[in-house]
Amino acid sequence: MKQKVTLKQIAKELDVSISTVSKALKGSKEISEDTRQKVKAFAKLYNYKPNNIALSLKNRKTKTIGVIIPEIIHHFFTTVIGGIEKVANANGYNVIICSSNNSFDKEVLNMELLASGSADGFIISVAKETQQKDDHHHILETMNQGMPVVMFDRVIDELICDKVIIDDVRGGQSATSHLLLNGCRRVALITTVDYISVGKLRTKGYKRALMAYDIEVDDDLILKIEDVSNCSDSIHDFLKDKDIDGVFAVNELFAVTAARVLKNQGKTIPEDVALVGFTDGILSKHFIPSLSTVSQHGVQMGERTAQLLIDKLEKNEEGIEEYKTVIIDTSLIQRESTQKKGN
Amino acid sequence: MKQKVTLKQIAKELDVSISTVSKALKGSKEISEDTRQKVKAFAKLYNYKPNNIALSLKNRKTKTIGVIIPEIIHHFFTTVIGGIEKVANANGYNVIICSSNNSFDKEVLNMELLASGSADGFIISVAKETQQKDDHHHILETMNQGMPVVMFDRVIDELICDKVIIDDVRGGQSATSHLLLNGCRRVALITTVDYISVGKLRTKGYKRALMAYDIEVDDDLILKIEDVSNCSDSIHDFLKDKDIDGVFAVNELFAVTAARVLKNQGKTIPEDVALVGFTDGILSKHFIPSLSTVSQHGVQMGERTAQLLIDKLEKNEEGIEEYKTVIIDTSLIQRESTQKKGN
DNA sequence: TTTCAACACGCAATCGATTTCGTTGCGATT
DNA sequence: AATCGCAACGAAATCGATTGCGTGTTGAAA
Repeated sequence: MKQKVTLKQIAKELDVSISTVSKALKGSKEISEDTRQKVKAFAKLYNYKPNNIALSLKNRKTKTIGVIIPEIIHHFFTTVIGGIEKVANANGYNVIICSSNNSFDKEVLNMELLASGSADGFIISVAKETQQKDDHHHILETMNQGMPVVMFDRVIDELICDKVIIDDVRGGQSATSHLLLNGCRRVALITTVDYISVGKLRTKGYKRALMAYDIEVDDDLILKIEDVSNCSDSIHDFLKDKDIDGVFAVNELFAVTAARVLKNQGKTIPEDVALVGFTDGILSKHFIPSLSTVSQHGVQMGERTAQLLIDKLEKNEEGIEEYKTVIIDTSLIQRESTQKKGN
Repeated sequence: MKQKVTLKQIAKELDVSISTVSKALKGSKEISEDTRQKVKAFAKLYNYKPNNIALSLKNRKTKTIGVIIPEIIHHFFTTVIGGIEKVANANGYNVIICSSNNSFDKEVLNMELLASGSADGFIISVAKETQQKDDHHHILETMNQGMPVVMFDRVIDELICDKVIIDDVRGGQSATSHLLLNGCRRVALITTVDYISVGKLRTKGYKRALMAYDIEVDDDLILKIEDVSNCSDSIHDFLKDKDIDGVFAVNELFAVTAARVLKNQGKTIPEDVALVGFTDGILSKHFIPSLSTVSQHGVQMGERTAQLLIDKLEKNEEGIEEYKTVIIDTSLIQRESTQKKGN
């Protein structure tokens, strides 16, 4: 078991100084061609790799990006991560991913951990609990220490920093409009409680779409789900005996659960009830019938997010402190769940 | 923007030495009660946090675990990560996740990166390409440098290290037996090409189950899919006009794709054809009909894996070099896809 | 022979924190 | 008065790598 080889050891073996070794490896012309070759050969032989920790300490930068997301078991977030990694790696950064598990405390812990030397900047989508408590001192503190932060998807309006979001209102509106356009007139909405920002916004879009069609919003057709873990019961009770011809669900889980409930009630999709979801994940794609949905373009979102952060990290001087909010276009993906046969 | 405060700055402000500050903060009784209080108060005020990088350099350990997985957009791996994080955090470790995107080169890069100071040990499930090339010098080198490595799921037999796997053969066997037990006699298998270890093993289990029932293996009923991205066509061609009453698919994607193809062919599940998948992900759970499947208990797998690694990391001396292979039980989850109505 | 570049290399500071081993100063003991 | 012991603190090495600057050696020019 040969331990990691350091400059010091190479120096001793070759009977030169540490500085000479370092310079030789970097190809400095300060060192004679002869010595340079010798050192390089030796380093190759022993598979020398500079110690990242030491480099980070010296350079005061780690070349890594910290990513904190609410849950890693979530297709949308993983696609975003894909985009982040793509851009990060292309720019010589690597990525540390931490999940907060939707816990406020763990989010704070993760930030402190990464902030104390492990990352140069942050990409974060806040935990459910954080949105609920509306407490974001930890993010503010991190920013005050001079670390750039970019938020995505679940952002906090009060914080002044770069953000990448989708236009959830328009997404919700276009989903609902799509149903209306397909002839639906009694469209139910299955959404989250209001403190989840994206749920609230998509709900807003739903209402706008109805208004644009001069249809009055009927609160009896709106279900706000508190406890996601047994949303099935809520949806079952909600849809029971309800006279509807369309459903807009603000996420995949609600959508497929609604589909199942409808089927149990003897309704067929899309003939009796058309259905639109949100987030273009594997569920929507593979479900039978496949689900029309609003795509958030997660990969693109990740790419833009990472690029914003890297721009901030690499702008040499404090420059102009300007913060952007990038809005990623959503697009409606039409699939079987809104496609009446013969259409 | 107050920059991060260091020991040095505190020392200067309080007009004491760096060592005094350090000792005071650690509550050393070498320092007078008076000074201790002063330093602590000051540190609290300025929100001092020791720099992790410096600590890592000094202690020659980072207290972080590097995890390398083939793809992060994969429900099974994310559940494993959940288990890893749980155990790691409970033991004061944090977790860095890198995805190799099933690329051999990226896997090597990631390892080198993390090995050069960023992590104390590794948890890895190798990329598809790595299995195909059967090249694992990078893992061997890392181990030779004294870094503990634990492999899970997609392991490499030749490497001597801790491993956590499931018994894929038995999993495949029990899935197939379940179909046979439910009366199926012509069971098709949809699997991967042979160099994917888990596919090969599950295939073996399939054959064993048939043999136990004295049914001859019919190669016409076995489909080995090379190109996952358009498995739909392959499966379509494969199932066309085939006289079968059961299908065992070695992963979720193959299972739902088969379900769709069967439906297009006018067959119903489970009445005409029963279906069993592998991996208990969201697809299996939410599909209609919900899919019977073999659960790999990803969380538990992650927990065991992390525990093995931490044990290796914390055993003080080189001790006994012994390596375990832990086999996680699989369990068959029965759902609608094998449950004939009225059963 | 003297002088002066140029060359090739080493010293030492630095990043931030820890820790061992001194080194003060002061009261107490003999 | 000399010595001892203890309390309280500082200097410096250390982890691994980088880099500006100083220095010794050499050859060649004057």
